Amino acid sequence: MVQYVSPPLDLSFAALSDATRRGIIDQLGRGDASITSLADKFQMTLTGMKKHVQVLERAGLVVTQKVGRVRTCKLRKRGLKAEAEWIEAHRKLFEARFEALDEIISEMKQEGSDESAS
Amino acid sequence: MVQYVSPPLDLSFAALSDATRRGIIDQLGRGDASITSLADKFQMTLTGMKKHVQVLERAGLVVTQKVGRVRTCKLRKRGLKAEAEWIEAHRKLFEARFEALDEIISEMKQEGSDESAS
DNA sequence: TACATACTGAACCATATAGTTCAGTGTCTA
DNA sequence: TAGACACTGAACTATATGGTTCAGTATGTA
Repeated sequence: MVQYVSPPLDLSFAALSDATRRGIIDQLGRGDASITSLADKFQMTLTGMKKHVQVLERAGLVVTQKVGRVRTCKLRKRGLKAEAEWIEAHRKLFEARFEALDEIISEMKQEGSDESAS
Repeated sequence: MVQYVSPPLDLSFAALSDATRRGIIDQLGRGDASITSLADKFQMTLTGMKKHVQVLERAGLVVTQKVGRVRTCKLRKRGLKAEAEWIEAHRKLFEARFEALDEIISEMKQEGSDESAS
C-alpha cells in the first residue's frame, strides 16, 4: 500500500508565505469551493487562481477533484500537521535561548537607530 | 515607547521555506553564532550566509548585534509565536472539514493514477 | 446542434531568491 | 604599523513566483 509522504516543509512554508493562499485556506475552511468561485472571491483570473491551488496541492495542504467540468478544492486532512510539529518543536528553543537583559537591549537598538546596519 | 510589530506572516513563512534557514535556526538553538561560523557550518560564502541571516532578521526570527568585527546572531524571543498561532488556529479547520470516505477516495486516486491532472 | 461554462496550457512579464565573485571597510593583534 | 580577520556591498547569474493574456478542450444545457 502506498503511503502518502508529507511534502517537504519547503513547499508548505512557501505555500503559506502568500497572503492570497492563506486566504484560500480560510475560505476552504468555510466550505469546499471551485476554482471559479475562488477566482471570483479573490478577484483574480482563473489561470492565476489555478496556479495558487496547484501550489497548495503540491504542498499537501489541499486536495482537488474534478467532476464534470468543475474542479472542487478542499482542505486535506493532516494538512499543517508537519508544519505545526516543526514550529512547536522549535518554539521551545526560541524561548530557551532568551536572556532577558540582552534581548531587551538589542531589540531597543534595533527599533531605534537600527544598530544592526553596517 | 516603540512597540515592535511582528513582521507579516509572509516574511516569516518565506524565511522558513528554506532548509538552510531552518538549519540556521536549529543551530542558533544550540547557541549564538557569528556569520563566519554559520558560513563554515553550512559550507557557504560569508556573503551568502549574511543574506540568509538578513532574511531571518527581517522575518523577526533572529536578532543580530555587531561587536567589534563580529556580528553575533541569536534567536529572537517571540519568534514563531505568530506563526504557531496562525497554524494552530487553522489546523482546527483542516480537521473539521474532513469527511472520512471522500478523503480516502480522493487521496487514493491522487496517489495512484493522479486523477487530479487534466 | 449551438452556445455557454469551467477549466487548461503555453507564453510572456516583472520581480524576487539563492547563490556567486570581487573589491572594499573597519577591527584586532603581533 | 602591517597584516590578518570579519564583515559589507555592488554586480552578476540562474531560476522561481505571481500575475497576466490568449487560444484551446471538455462538459452541460437550451
